Amino acid sequence: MSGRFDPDAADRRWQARWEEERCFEADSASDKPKTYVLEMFPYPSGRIHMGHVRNYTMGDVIARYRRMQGHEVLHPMGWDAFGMPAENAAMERKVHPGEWTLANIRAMREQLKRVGLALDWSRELATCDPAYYGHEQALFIDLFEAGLVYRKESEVNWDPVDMTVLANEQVIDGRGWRSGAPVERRKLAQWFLKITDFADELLEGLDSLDNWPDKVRLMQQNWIGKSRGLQFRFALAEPIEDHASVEVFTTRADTIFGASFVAIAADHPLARAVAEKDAEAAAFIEECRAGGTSAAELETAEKKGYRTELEVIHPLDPDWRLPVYIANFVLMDYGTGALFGVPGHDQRDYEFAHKYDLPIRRVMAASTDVASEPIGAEAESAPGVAVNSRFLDGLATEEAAAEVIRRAEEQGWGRGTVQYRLRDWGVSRQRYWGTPIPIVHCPKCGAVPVPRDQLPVVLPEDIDFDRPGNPLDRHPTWKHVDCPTCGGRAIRETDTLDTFVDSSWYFIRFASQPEDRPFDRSEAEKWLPVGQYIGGVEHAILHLLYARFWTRALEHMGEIGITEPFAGLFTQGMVTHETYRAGDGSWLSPDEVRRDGDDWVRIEDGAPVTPGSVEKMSKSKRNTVDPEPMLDRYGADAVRWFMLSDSPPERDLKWSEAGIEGASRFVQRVWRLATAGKPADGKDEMLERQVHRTVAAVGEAIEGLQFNKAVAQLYELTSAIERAAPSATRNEAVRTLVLLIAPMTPHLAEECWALLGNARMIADAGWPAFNPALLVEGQVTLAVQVNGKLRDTLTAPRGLDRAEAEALALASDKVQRQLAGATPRKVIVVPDRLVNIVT
RNA sequence: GCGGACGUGGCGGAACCGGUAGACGCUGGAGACUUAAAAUCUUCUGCCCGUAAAGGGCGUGCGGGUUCAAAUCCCGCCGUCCGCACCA
Repeated sequence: MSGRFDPDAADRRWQARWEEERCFEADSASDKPKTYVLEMFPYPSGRIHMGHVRNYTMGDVIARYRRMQGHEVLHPMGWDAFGMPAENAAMERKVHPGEWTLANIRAMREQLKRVGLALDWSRELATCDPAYYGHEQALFIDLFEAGLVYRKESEVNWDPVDMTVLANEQVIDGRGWRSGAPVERRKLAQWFLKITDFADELLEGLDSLDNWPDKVRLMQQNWIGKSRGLQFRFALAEPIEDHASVEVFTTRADTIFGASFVAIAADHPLARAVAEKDAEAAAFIEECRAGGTSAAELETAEKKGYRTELEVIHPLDPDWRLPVYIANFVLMDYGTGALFGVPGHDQRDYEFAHKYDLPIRRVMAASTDVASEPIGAEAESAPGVAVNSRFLDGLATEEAAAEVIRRAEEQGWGRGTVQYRLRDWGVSRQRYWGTPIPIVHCPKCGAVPVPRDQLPVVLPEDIDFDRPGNPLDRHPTWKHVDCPTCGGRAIRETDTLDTFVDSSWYFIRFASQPEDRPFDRSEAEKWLPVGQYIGGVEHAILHLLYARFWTRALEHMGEIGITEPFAGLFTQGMVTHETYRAGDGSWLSPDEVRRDGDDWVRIEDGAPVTPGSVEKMSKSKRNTVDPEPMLDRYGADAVRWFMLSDSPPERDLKWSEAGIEGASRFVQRVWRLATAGKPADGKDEMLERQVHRTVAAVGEAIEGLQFNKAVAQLYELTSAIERAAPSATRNEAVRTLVLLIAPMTPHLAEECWALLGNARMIADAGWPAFNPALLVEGQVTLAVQVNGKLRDTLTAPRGLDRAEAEALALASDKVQRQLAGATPRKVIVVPDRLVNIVT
C-alpha cells in the first residue's frame, strides 16, 4: 500500500466499521470511569454549516481522547427541532412544518455522519417527536403542581396589520417584517416559570462552576443582577381613587435628598388611574406603546415623560413635594415600576431633568469641601460622601445608604430589600410548531393540567398557514375539549412552549430514555452532570441559565440528584469568511469573484467588486461554505484538522481555501510517514525526547481545549520525524504520532494503524504514556540582557547558580562590548532563563 | 442605552505565573527534482539603516504609568465583535 491517502475510501471504510461494531454506543453498565461530552444540539435548518462542523469536531476530539484514556464516553446527538423557521417554510413553500423538519433532519444526519463523529446515534432524539415533547409536558405539569408555573399579563410585539404576535427578530426598525406596519406593545395573558425563586441559588451556584469561562459566569451574574437597596412608599399629596402612595425601589438611598421627581412606568396602575381622568396622559401612555418590547429598543428610545398633576411627599420632609411623571424609560418589570429621580448623580435622570427643567442638586461629592460646587455637564455617579443631605452629611455613600434604610425601618416607612434584574421566564408562544402547553381552560375549574394518562397532547396535523397567526387557535376542533375535572365544555391552551424549554432538559433525556417517563433517575445520574459542554457564546445567558434553572427545579421536586447540569463549559467562536459586494451593493459569493491585480472582479462579467470585511458565515451575506463539497474534495480528516488548526477555539476561525489545502497536505504527510516505514535499529535520543514532550503537550492541550496548540505540536513532531534518520525510535515515533492524531483525524489514524500491523481499531487503543524524566533538557538557553535589552543568548547546563550564570554572562563578548568598561550596578538572574545586567 | 469580550508580521496565531516577541501554519521569494506541470524536498521571509555579512535601531491598536525587565500589571482613549429575555 502506498501512493496518496484516499480519504474517500478511508472515510467510508471506517465509518462503516465503527457503526458495525457499535463502537461509540455508551454502556451505562460499564465500570469504567464515565464521561459525558455534549455539544449544543443543532436546529435542523436544512444543511449543516461550518459552525456545526467546528463545534462537533471539538467535542469529538474530547470524546475520542477520553475513550483512549479508558473512559466510557456518552457522546450523543439530537435535534432542537421546534421553532419559527419551520413555520416560515410552511408559509413560503406550502410544506408542513413537520415534514420540512424531518426532511432536514434526514439530510443533516447524513451530512454529520460524513464528518466521522464518535457519536452514539442509538440515543438520537428530536424535540418535535411526541415521544420527546410528551415527557416535556409531564415535566411542565410537575412544575405546575409544584407551584413553579403561573399565569400573568405580559407585553408582546403586536403587528396591527397581520394581527399577529411577532418575535423580536421579526421587528425590524420598529416595524413588522412582513407587513411593514409600526409595531405596538400589547398585553397578553401568558404562562411563566418562577425562575426568580431560584435567583439566589443560580447566582451562588456560579461559584461552583470552576470549569466555566469567567466571562460567562460574569454575564450570568450581571443578568441575575442582585442588588440591595431601599424599598418605600411615597405618599401622594392628594390620593386618587384607590391610590394613596407610590412604591419605589432604589439602590442609592444615600441620594434621597437629591430627589427631583418620581417617575412611573406607562403601564403602572397609577398611570392608568391618572389616564382615566386625563386625556393627555392617556394619549402619552398610548404613545409609549409604540415600538417593540426588546430592551435594546426601549433603552435607546428617546427619554420622554408626561407630568401628571400628582405630587408626592418626601418621606423625610413632610413639606417637600415632588412631581410625578409617567416616563417611557421606567420598566414595569423591574423593581416596583416606579423610581425617584436624582439628576445630580444618575445620568439618565440628569438628561430627564434637563429636558423637563427639574432641579439638579448635589448631594454627594468627593469631599465635604466641595459641597457647594454645582453639578457640571454630566451626572456624578461615583461614590463619595453625602453633602447637602441634612443628617447624612459627611457619611460615605455606603454608610449614608445604610443610615437611610435604618431610619426608614425604624420609622416604618420603608425597608431594606434585595432586588433582582432577573425576570420570570415567559414560556407562552402564540405559534404552532412547538410543544403544546398541556393545560385546559375550564370556565368553572380554571386552568386544569391535562391528566398524565392523556399525554402527550399531540399537535394536530391538519393545519393551514394561509394566514398569519397561530393555526392552533383557529383550528376547527383541536382546542375544544371537555374539562378533565368537571367534564364540561372547555378550551385547550393553544399557546406552545418556548423552544428554550425543549433544550432545558434534553441532556437528561440523552442520558436516560425510558418510554414511560421523562428519564430514569439513577440511570441519568450515572452520566450527569455533563463533563464538557460545548457551544456558541451566544447561548452564554439564556439557554444556559434556563437549563440550570430547570435542573434545579427538578432537584427541588426530588426528581434528580444534581443541581448543575454542565460541570464544564466551553464557548467556541464562529466560522467566518470573506465577503464581497457588487457595484449595486448586492452580496457576491467568494466563488463568484477573482483577483485581478490589486482589484477584485466578478468572474462572470469582469465587473468590479468591493471586498468587504471578514464576517460570520451567513446566507444573507452569501459567504457560507457548504461543508459537504469540502468533505467530498478533501475528506473528513482534512476538514476536521483545519477546524482545529490556527485559531484558538474560543475565537473566530476564518475559512480559507489555503487553510484547507494545508490541512490536506498534512494528512498526506502523515500517510507518507506511515507507508514509508522500514524495519530499523538504533536509538535516536533527540527524537525520543521530542516524542515524549509532544505526548505530554498534546494531552495537556486537548484537556485545556487548546486544539490549535495541539496541532502546532503535532506539526513539529511530524517535521522532526521526517528529518530523522531511520531508527527503531523513529518507527516508534510514527506509531505514537498516529495515536496522537487519532482524536483529530480518526480515519487517517485508523488506516495508518491497520497498516502498521494492528489488528484492533485505534478507536479502542490506549493513549500513549510519556516519561516525565525525558521532558527536561540538560541544556538551557540563557538570555543575556544589558539594561533590559537582549544582547546575547548562551547555551548552558541546566541548574547553574546565580554566580555561575552571572560569570558566564559577563564573559560574553557582546556583553562586554555593550558595557564598554562600565561596572554593572546590579545583576538580575532568573535561573535557567535570563541574566539582566544593569549599569 | 446596559452587560461581556477582543486588538501581536502580508494573514491565522504562539509566548507557562512580568523574563529571548513572532513557535506552528498560510502566503510570498529563491533553488532542487521534472521534457514540462502537479506533487514533493531545501532555504529565506516583522519593519528600517547597512551591497551582503557583522552590527544597530524600531516594533504587540493609541497615549501615559509601575518595574532591572511589560504583548502580559495599572490609568485614560480608539476600534471591532457578541448578548439584551419571543432567533436558535
